Amino acid sequence: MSSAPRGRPRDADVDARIVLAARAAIIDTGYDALSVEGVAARAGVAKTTVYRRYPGKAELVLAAVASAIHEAPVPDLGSLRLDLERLVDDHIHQLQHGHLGAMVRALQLALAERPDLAPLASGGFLAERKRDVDVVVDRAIARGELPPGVDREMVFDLCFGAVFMRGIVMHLPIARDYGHRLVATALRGYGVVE
Amino acid sequence: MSSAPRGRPRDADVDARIVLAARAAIIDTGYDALSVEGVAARAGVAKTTVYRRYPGKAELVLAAVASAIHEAPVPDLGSLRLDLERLVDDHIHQLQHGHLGAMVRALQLALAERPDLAPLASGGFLAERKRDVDVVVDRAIARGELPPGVDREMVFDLCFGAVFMRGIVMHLPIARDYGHRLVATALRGYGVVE
Amino acid sequence: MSSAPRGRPRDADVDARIVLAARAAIIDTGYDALSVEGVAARAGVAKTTVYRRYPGKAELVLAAVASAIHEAPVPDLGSLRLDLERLVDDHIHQLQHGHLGAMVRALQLALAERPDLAPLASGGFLAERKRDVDVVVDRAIARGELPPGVDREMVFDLCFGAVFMRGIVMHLPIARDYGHRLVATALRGYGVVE
Amino acid sequence: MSSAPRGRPRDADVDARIVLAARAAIIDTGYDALSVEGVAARAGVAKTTVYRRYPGKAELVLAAVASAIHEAPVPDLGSLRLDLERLVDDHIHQLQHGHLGAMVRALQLALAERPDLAPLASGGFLAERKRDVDVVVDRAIARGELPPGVDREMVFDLCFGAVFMRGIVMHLPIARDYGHRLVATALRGYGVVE
DNA sequence: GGCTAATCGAGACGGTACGTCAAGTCTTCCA
DNA sequence: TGGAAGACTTGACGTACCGTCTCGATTAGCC
Repeated sequence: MSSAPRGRPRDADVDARIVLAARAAIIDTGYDALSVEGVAARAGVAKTTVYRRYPGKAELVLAAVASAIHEAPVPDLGSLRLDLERLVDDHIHQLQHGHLGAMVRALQLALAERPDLAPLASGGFLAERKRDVDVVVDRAIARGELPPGVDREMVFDLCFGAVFMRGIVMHLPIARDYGHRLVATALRGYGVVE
Repeated sequence: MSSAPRGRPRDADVDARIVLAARAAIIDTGYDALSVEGVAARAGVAKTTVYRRYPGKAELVLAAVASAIHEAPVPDLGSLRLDLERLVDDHIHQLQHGHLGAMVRALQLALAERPDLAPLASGGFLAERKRDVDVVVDRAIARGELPPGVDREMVFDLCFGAVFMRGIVMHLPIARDYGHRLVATALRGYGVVE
Repeated sequence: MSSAPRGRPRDADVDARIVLAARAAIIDTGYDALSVEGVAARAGVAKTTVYRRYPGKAELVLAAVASAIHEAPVPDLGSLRLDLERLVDDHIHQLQHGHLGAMVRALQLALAERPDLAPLASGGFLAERKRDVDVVVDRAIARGELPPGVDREMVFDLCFGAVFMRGIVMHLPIARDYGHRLVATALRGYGVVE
Repeated sequence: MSSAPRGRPRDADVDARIVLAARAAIIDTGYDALSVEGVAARAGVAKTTVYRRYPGKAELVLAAVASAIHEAPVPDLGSLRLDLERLVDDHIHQLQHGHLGAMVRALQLALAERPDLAPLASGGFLAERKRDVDVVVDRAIARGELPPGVDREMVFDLCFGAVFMRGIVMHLPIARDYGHRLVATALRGYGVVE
């Protein structure tokens, strides 16, 4: 089907080193201070070798961010409230104490430069969270906690949108109980029966 | 107290031309493609003259974005639902059809580069919207639509956060009825009495 | 002595295509703009295949120039003057209107990069001209036009050196009667008896 | 007449350092191995500072070669033969033992890349030698050594052309008595009366 | 009215990174 | 083994801005 692979095949180890170097660079220098030149050096690889794989900085960063997604088990704590609280709190925690903040910020900047790559990015970590939310929502409906006709898009958007705005867009601090208050308000909005 | 201004005073016209040029640059080239050098040229001003006013690109952009805030009358349509719908819909409209999208994106990027400037930015257009929301919330409490102990921070965060996430962070399209659905869900969350 | 040829024999057609491609490249792009990569592409051959035959660009070009030498009959017009005029005029003509100019220039550049290859090149087209001159000089001596003790090296150097300097080194124009004036002066220098 | 000098004036010391660095580079690495980047580094100057002065490598080298011309007193030894011998011998000596060889070779290469710069170069050291020759020729005519109608262009071309061909184009050795034999033959060609 | 001081335009300067090109070597598959 | 394809390292290309600097020419207030 696809043509036979001709010529010297790409070195998988090189692939890995580039992505790792990019990730490290994002975490400790940020998107703007990151340069293709620097990533290449950090990866111990020639600049051209990076450009052969990624047309530019934006694509490189997108790939690095995508590679940083780590699977987390979807919580199943018995009630929608507990599940959502767990998801939101984890998210806030990773934004503030893990590397997720740096990654999301980098993603944003890359998309700001290259809006055309947005579809490529949507399939990434955001979709992951959306899927998690969908799972816990389905279980809640099955348990009768949520009315079947609930506006599913909103469940995700309300809970995560507010966190994004404060944490990412506006660089505002997020209080310790913020997640719980957020979920409490949103649940009432969905008409949760408890 | 402050010493008398010695030497040649700054040219106010130059101030204006720089900010206008920066705004125009943000709108039609975006933050990353914007250069201090380019803004200076566009303003018909020497590079030094820009640097004398703003230490760098981030500060220049922040000033330009701040200058783009336009006062809008706070809606007073008789019910919290109508007022919030108006605020949210206006916001969505400006994000998608006006220059607000470009401005917010630029703001974001400037803050991503220079998180230390965040407080400086919070006083800007975001605070403006927050104040608008507070006004309509106060009226709703006075009318008895909202319980007095409502989580006020959430009113703003829920309604605008979701819009930010979709429109700015993720570059996703926003459906025509999105604002109404958003407000409907949120209002239930606040325990609105209708 | 030499080991029996093992493995797949070299393709003679490939040899030819490479040299032709190199010659074409010299003529229409010049030495500096010529790249091994480009020659390989032009010849429809892999870069490796070129490198297997020639260690580098200089050697490739030398081979191409050498292959461009074309045998011309030595003139025999009855007098040294006429013979030399013919040789010099032909040379000037080829330098200016044929591809010889490009070839000599490429040769020069290759030697400038790799002076160690000079002996390899001397055996080339220069020797060819030198031999031509020697033939007409011998005939002139036999005819009694030239004294037997004439400084033979000078015959060639004077007539061709001046042309080289103007045409190749200095890129100066060469007047139509330049060759005749040159030969006239030189002949007197040799003590020609007419 | 000329417009007033605006902006910060160029640093003359920088001018000098660049030219000196280029000259040094020509002498010890040759034209091809010379890079604008390297010259900038050697001069302790930013790459852009070089490019601000010279559009490219060819122009830089031309300027460096031009700056290497050193005034030498025109010989006046009493006879055309002695004067020409002195000029030619000096030239040969500088080609072989001084830096002139490297300079001329670099000049050649620069012109091969950029033939359009030829006029710019002709004004250089070549013109200098031509002028020297003209001076000694004038004196010879005044003394009655040369007929007034001598082909002046040939005096220079014959004597120096042969040297160029052997020394520069063909990288051939030049015998110790080569200059004398050359001048002897040429002088007869000019119809010198002794 | 001259002095002092800052503004403004212009552009040089040392840097950093850009994205591209070619050099020459190496690795893999196919014939 | 020869040949085609292409990955890989290396190094330079010429360009764009960065933020700092040094000029000359204005343009004020103050003595």
